[in-house]
Amino acid sequence: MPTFPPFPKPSSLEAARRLQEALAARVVLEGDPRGVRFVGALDASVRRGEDLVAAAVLWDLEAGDVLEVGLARVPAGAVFPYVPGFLSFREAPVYLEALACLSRGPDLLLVDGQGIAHPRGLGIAAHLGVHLDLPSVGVAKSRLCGAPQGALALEKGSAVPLVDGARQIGWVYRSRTGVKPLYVSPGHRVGMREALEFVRGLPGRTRLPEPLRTAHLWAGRARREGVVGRVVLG
DNA sequence: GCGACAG
DNA sequence: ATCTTGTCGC
Repeated sequence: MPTFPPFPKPSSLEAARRLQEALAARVVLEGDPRGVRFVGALDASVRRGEDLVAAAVLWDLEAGDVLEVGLARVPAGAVFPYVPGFLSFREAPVYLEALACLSRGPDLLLVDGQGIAHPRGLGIAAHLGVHLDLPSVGVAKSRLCGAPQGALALEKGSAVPLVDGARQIGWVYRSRTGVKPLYVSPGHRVGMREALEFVRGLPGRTRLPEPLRTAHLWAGRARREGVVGRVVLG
């Protein structure tokens, strides 16, 4: 992925909050990912007080497999602390470096975290989408805000709206029968319904869609083995 | 004041 | 997020 805009680092949580509010106003909640071929799946791995490592998996939906993986590392001292509601300021910088390792940019970003299902409408998937002007979808393993509208069936594929008052901000989605649900929300340039359908169509036999599961495995391996750069596969 | 709180 | 072996269940 050739170039990308520098990621601003806020000097305070208040500055970060103002930036989120400004960028949230730019989020576009419409767009259909059908037809997308190259997905960029992002995940990070870190141990308390150590460097933050990330994996950007370039997944080819047509071939149904991973093409290559970008791996990057940011020194512990340069990493923004984890504060609920401000995850993007911690993880987005290393994600951008991991994406820069890829030989080409993806058509859409699939991020481990929230899209617009966020207190100020700018979860990490939405933030990255606006920053790079790319369609993006957030898939989180737990809830940040909002409430399920009704009971979620146990069967795989079932979903209920995730709502904040009368406003829908995402979906509570059961990817496999009996497992804990995922929280899916559109990031940027993707519609609410389309975000769910896109995730439903992703390959995978475990709770997490295969592209994200692959990114998770690579991020962990990269951190433990100290690998950085581009890994070309299929 | 008391919980909740992506990774 | 990570620390961790075996173990219960489909």
